Amino acid sequence: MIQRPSPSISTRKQPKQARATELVAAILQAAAQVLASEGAQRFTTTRVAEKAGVSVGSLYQYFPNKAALLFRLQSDEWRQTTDLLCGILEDTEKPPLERIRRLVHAFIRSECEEAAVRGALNDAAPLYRDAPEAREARATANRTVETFMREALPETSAPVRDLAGELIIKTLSAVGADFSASPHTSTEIEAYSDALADMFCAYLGSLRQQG
Amino acid sequence: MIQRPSPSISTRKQPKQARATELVAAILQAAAQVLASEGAQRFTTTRVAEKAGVSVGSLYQYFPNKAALLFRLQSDEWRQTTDLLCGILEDTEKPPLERIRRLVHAFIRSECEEAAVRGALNDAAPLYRDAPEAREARATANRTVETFMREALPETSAPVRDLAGELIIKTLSAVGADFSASPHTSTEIEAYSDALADMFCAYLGSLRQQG
DNA sequence: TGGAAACCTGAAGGATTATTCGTATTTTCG
DNA sequence: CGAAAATACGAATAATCCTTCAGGTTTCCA
Repeated sequence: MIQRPSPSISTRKQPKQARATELVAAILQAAAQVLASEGAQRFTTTRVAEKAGVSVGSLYQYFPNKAALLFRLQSDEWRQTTDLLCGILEDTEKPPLERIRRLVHAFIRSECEEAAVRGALNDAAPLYRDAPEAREARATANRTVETFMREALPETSAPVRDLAGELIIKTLSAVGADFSASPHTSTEIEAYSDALADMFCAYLGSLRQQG
Repeated sequence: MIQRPSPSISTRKQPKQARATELVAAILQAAAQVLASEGAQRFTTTRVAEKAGVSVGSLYQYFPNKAALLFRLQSDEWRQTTDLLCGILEDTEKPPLERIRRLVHAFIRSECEEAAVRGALNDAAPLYRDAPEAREARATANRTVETFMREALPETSAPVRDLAGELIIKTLSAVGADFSASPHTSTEIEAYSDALADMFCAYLGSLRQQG
């Protein structure tokens, strides 16, 4: 058993025939199901293969190890979330503060919708988080946020602005993860999102005033 | 091997002789060391016992299972942090916003000081988090926060106030955990704490204005 | 059509771990 | 002192789990 986090999630053979492509898709789908229904602790390559209706060996033909499978799931989720958020932040039709509010609502809602998978992925994070492939992913989102912040706080100095942007993103993701860890009604979700958005807006407003 | 989180962290025999007390202390100290140096993944009852210089069997005489050991570590950390925060919040000499600022600084600093243990404890959370003993712990802190919020926002309606308090605490703990996950210079820590405090103060200020 | 490449299988190997329990040692106290 | 209680020990047990590999099956294409 590999104990230390895999130093690198190297690649394996890419599927070249149709059946292989379907197999990979089935594995990913099964992986998400296993993760959601059984939790990170019982997330097992054997169990995933079984649920997907394929053999373990096949799994290992396209994923070099368990961490790679987890990383792939996380990566997909991340790209999806990033697209959502960037789309909202880049909508220059609407005023910045309204975009922030939409951002918070969309993020929290999406986080709660797939709470089971996200929570389990979070629990499994120590297994894949040190993957070098993970760093690059954050760069894109960071740039979008910086652009947005430049627009929202044109008078504020760059260091303060960047720190504020980092803080908001970190808060959003950390609080979202925490919040989605326990179940909530949609009313609670709305109220919580509003409060969070209020906080961000108040912060941005205060920064805008004092330069 | 226990896979599902232990349904209850039942108690075991309490030490009655001096040597047993010392043994428990040695185990707890060793547990923290193992957690910090080897990480949650390699946190093993055998390894803890070895580091403590005792036998595994002895460990199991005072801790019914691995989860109980982890829970105890977490519990101690939590009590310590709670005391720190309550002490700051209840210092009615200073104005509320200054207390908030002190709170943030103290919390982030403390979180970063023991980042290794806290981070590993976080990684191991799925093993002990469902312990029924954990719920009661939050009640005390929550009450202190509510009292503080009543003082800071006397004009604000109770529902809004309570939600704001919950949000601030959740943000503080979630962001603190995330921030301490990667190393930072003390300058960065200060800057980050100030930004976080700015955000909270702006939020409280806006709530005070609009009722 | 026939061979090569791609693909799939799943039993077996090699490790690790949580926890128990029979036995040995130490402490307490009447 | 001497027996009972408390404590300590650690090899053994019973699970899992990750990953490989030798061998069979399907698809492709010349």
